[in-house]
Amino acid sequence: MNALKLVTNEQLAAIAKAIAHPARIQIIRLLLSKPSCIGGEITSEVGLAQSTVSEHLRILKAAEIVTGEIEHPRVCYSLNPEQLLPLLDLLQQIASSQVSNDGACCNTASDRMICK
Amino acid sequence: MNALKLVTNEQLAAIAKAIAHPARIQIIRLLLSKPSCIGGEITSEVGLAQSTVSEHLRILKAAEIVTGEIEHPRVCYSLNPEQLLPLLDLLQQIASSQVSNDGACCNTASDRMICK
DNA sequence: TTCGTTTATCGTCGAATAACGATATTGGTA
DNA sequence: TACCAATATCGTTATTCGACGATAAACGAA
Repeated sequence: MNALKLVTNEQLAAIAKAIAHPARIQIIRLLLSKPSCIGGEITSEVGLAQSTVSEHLRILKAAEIVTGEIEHPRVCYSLNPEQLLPLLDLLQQIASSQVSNDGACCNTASDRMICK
Repeated sequence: MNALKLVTNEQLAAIAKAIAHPARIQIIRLLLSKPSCIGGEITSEVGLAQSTVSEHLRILKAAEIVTGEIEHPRVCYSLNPEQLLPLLDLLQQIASSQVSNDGACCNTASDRMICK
């Protein structure tokens, strides 16, 4: 039921990397908070130089986490949630896993051969 | 109900950054696939130099995504799912959001003032 | 056609990342 | 105490990242 196995470590790392910057998280949250897509508001909101914000947007677009539709001088950006699903799957899997080591490591008999 | 607002962009980015590498994804998946914690198996499994893997483990431990319990010469690593919850929250929020732009950008009347 | 506004790209620089081998550290065992 | 195995740290090197200002590109409007 879960397609996670088919996703490579590289792909998952690439998704994580694309969002692994405060400015890009901010952009994502911005797009999440507005029902509409925003044009160059992002630049002023983020507070970095226009070229820097453009570069962050380029990274998000390259990862297909964000899409941009040109509307003459402006560009309307929107989130593309599908692209984040593989990472979401992994995190859900981790969160739902009973890690079975509440402070006690390798205490079950079957694990002894490995860890002790 | 959602503590996401209290999490800074920096914190979310730091979590993403900690897992933003194929080797670290691999380690996480390895820890997820084994009910027990593993010692230096990780090193051989990842296929990089011991010092490199140790560095990746250090990064994961620094981000508190992984914990290590020393067991004599070896160290038993385990996942710490709680640390990933803020990022999971964000991704869930994105996934559940109706992005309301199925190809048509800024077409609702209230958004026109912004995007066109 | 020329102008003005918005976004993208370029070039540069300093800082951070990732990899490695070599070495240090740790702590049980002989 | 001296040794051994596993892990951590150090020092180096090449690459990538992130930021900026300057400039280019796109395109509607005048």
